[in-house]
Amino acid sequence: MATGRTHRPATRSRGIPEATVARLPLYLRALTALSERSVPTVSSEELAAAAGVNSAKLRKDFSYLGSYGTRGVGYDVEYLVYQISRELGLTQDWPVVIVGIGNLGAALANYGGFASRGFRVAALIDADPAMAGKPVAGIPVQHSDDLEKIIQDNGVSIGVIATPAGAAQAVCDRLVAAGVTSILNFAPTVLTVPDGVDVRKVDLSIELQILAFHEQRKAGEEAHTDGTGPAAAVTREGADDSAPSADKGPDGDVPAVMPA
Amino acid sequence: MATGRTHRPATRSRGIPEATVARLPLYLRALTALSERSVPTVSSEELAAAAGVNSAKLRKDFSYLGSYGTRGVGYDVEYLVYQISRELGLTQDWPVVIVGIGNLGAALANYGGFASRGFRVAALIDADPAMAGKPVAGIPVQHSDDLEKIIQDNGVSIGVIATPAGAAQAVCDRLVAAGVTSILNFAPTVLTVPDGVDVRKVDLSIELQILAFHEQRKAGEEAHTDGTGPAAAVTREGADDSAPSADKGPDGDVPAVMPA
DNA sequence: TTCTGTGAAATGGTTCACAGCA
DNA sequence: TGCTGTGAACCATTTCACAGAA
Repeated sequence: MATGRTHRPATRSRGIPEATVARLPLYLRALTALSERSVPTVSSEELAAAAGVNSAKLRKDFSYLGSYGTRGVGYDVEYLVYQISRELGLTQDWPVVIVGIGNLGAALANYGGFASRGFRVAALIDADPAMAGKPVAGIPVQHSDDLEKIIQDNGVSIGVIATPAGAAQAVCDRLVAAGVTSILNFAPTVLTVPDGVDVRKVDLSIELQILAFHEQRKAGEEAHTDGTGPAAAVTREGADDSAPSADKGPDGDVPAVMPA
Repeated sequence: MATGRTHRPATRSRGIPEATVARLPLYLRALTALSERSVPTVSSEELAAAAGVNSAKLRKDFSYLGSYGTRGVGYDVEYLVYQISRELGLTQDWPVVIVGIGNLGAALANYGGFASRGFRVAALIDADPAMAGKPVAGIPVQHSDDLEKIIQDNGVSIGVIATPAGAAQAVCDRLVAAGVTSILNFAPTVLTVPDGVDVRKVDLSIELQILAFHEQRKAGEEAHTDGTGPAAAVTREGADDSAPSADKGPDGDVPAVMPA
């Protein structure tokens, strides 16, 4: 399919670059910390340091949102918190469901970061009948038979998948059919979704493998380095990838085996 | 770009693009699944579909590793599994420590994906004395007083931080001082590390906020889509984003607020 | 003066399209 | 003939450097 999509630049809209969107939560967190300390204003330099980026990038990012700063002074913390929150859609409340209440699902349910910013765990869902009714993080687990009803009753549009890999696609399909249009996937599988549905994945094993790559390189490098500092340090902390994607995926299970 | 002749062949294979490195684990997973099904060869088209990318990207990615394919045929699955594993440094065993054995740390310790691919949980560390000695995922938790000794005794170079945000930087500092050079950070904090230390972060709350941004945009968009027709949805495939939105005048203020 | 906002250049990454080998 | 490997075009993001507001 898709033998070359019709490339249409379309409207010159106020499209905020994806890379910028990915950093807004970082700025927001730093700003919230400042706000709690009652700091009234910050410079791009200070805020950038707190968020772990450089100041040019931060200013460029903010320029996509508008002109919220004051030259010679900096940014008003409270005002910026509000503007970024609004831009990210956090001024409204997002009910989310977590599917798969194993170790990870329970950890997610207990994670304070969810509730702290516009997100509310509307329901916990698991396929195990023995789990039904048991409270996790104060919320009773519901059986997956009722998934569709739960989604609709709560007006849920964001779903978190924390099931084993083998169950993820089926859960995903049901979530989407029930109206969910954004999915955060923790299962190590490529999910296939229809157009208009957004998927982001978090994959522990992939992150570790990327670290291993760099680690191995370091080990090979330390042969000709004197004491005056490593030649090519890869210190990156703000950078990020995580490209949501979805395509075909005949893949179903990933029992993973060690290649020897 | 007209003047762009800064093309630096530089150090040949030393320069695998970061974006490519980030996709290698994806290919590896797809290949492993094929290998288990005893599939002998794959085309770039098939493998790309299984990994959720397009074939041109995959071929380009592989071209950075070398010429491992056969024209007119495809790639030998086993051979490619080995080559990618080697490139990622997975032919050796990486002992990792997990610091902070709360809900999340326990989930990580139990996560099969760790052990399955060259990684071995060498130790679990927590600051709570009450945890010491208690087995999690079959591994006894050790007290953080012994952190340095544990790192050194096990030759650990990769550390996972799953502590509360407030403790993360201190833990990070101790890990680095003890010799850890790669860190996977689950705490919602920006970590500061010296040159030569690699940090990757996984932040649930940030991922959700990015989803919320797109979700909000979808909500504002739905006007003529009623479920039929290939209307210009917010479909994303890799990094394609071009959703129209309200524009703003030059140097003007931002559009109105949308209270909900 | 200080610090934001932003064109323009540089860099990095993706897609195209096709030469060339099995 | 079929599919890989890859220069070159294209697009996105980052960085530079400085004009201009407070």
